[in-house]
Amino acid sequence: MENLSHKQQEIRQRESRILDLARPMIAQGGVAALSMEAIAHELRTAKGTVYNHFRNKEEIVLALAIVAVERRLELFHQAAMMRGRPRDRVAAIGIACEVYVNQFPELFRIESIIRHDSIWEKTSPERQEVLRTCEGRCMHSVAGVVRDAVAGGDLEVAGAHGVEDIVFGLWSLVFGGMLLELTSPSLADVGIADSRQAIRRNCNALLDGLGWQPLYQADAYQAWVAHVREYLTGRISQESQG
Amino acid sequence: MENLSHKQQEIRQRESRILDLARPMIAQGGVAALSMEAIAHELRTAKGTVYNHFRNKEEIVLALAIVAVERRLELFHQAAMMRGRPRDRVAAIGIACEVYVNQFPELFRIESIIRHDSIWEKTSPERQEVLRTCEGRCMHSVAGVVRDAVAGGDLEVAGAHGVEDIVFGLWSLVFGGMLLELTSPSLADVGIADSRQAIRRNCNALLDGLGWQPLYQADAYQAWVAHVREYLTGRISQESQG
DNA sequence: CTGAAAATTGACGACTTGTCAAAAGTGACG
DNA sequence: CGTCACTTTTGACAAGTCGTCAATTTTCAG
Repeated sequence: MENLSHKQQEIRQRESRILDLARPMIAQGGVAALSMEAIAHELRTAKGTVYNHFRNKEEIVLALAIVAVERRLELFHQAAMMRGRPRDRVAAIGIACEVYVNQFPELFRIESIIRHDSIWEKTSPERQEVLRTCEGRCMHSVAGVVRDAVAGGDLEVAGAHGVEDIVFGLWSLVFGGMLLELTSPSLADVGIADSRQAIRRNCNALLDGLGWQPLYQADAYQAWVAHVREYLTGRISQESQG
Repeated sequence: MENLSHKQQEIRQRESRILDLARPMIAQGGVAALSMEAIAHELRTAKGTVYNHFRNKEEIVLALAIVAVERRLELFHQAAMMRGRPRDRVAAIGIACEVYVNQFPELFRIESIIRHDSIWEKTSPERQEVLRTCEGRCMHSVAGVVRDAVAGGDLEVAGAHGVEDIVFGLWSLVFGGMLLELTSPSLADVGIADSRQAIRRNCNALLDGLGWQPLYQADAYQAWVAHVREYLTGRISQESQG
């Protein structure tokens, strides 16, 4: 019969079910709220079985982080492949970040948890490697657009400010900004009403400062943002249905 | 006698001793490595006594975060008060960030821990308020310099891009960049050799993009950085001696 | 049907955090 | 000096967690 297949399948399914169970737990209260016992209980299985899939609590977090970066990567790719001048395409990736955080806030949170403290150290090198390459591909995606800009003459990489530094700058700005938005209790008190808009504006200022042509143009940018956002969210809902 | 004073003093001293003991623990392995029992043991005291000072593990983290932001604020103030054009003074604050992270890496780490997950929620509103105002003062410090720039005609705050948004941008860029430097395992793999330099360059690009006069000028900037760094580190070593 | 290999189980050890009644210490006042 | 209210300290305790592992059950090829 399909007994072999049956058992194997059950095991494989369990793996993703564990992840599905873990996700909201972490989203709610961080790693501390992720309870192996609770997972085992909800799975109607013994604790040992869960440990059979993941050596660690931390390993689960890492596995989820990988899911997160995969999702992010998908969106990045779609954004980077849109038709337009390079500057439009970086902008699109920025919007992809926004869409990502809107659509999967828990995953964004998990991404920032995995970076932290002691969690990373307790995970297996193999899985670490997976995340690393996934992250690398994300940056590569952005770097490609930057290189296109250079190739097309829209941008000059001056002196020691290389392509990677620019990617790093955008990454810092967007990641930092969104992290602050997520975790800073005092943002509103300080006068940042719409942090997303602020991030977008600052990204444009950064690109302008680098001399990336064509420089920021409010109207065109607004229209483009709307277009990209619709395109990307459309794609998402399509996929989650399929 | 001074018996009353004696007891009171002992208690107050214990409070800071607890913090001193907690600091390296957290630095080493995050909140998980912070053990109330270990602290009590090292203090040669019962657990209950420690709980007499801090309701929570988390409360200790928050207390340390406040220390952290206070240190940061000191440096910001000194940097912001340096003599020079506003653009030089923002740059100085950027350097202050670097000095801060170099000098107190554990505190920077703690700052980013307190933001996280469930920790914040478990702390008392009173202490939360303290941190919030402290953070607010930091931003105020930067905002002051930006306003000076506007007042002096070096910078125009165009349209909806207000003073606060600029502060937020710099904050994102520096905070995000340093967090990535601290926690991203793949930075070197991706071609970011000197992340600090990258951050500085990106900050300058951002300011240039905002049209903040005088625009970036490599030589002058380098010299200024060296000067500020020396000034601030001198101040620090002075204080820790006194 | 059989028997080796794989998966599952759950009691267990070791360790936490946070509580709380009881014990010890403190100091003002007669 | 004695007493007595008040504060501080104590450490056993309840409740909970993680991760292990010998024993048990399940699987499945031959």
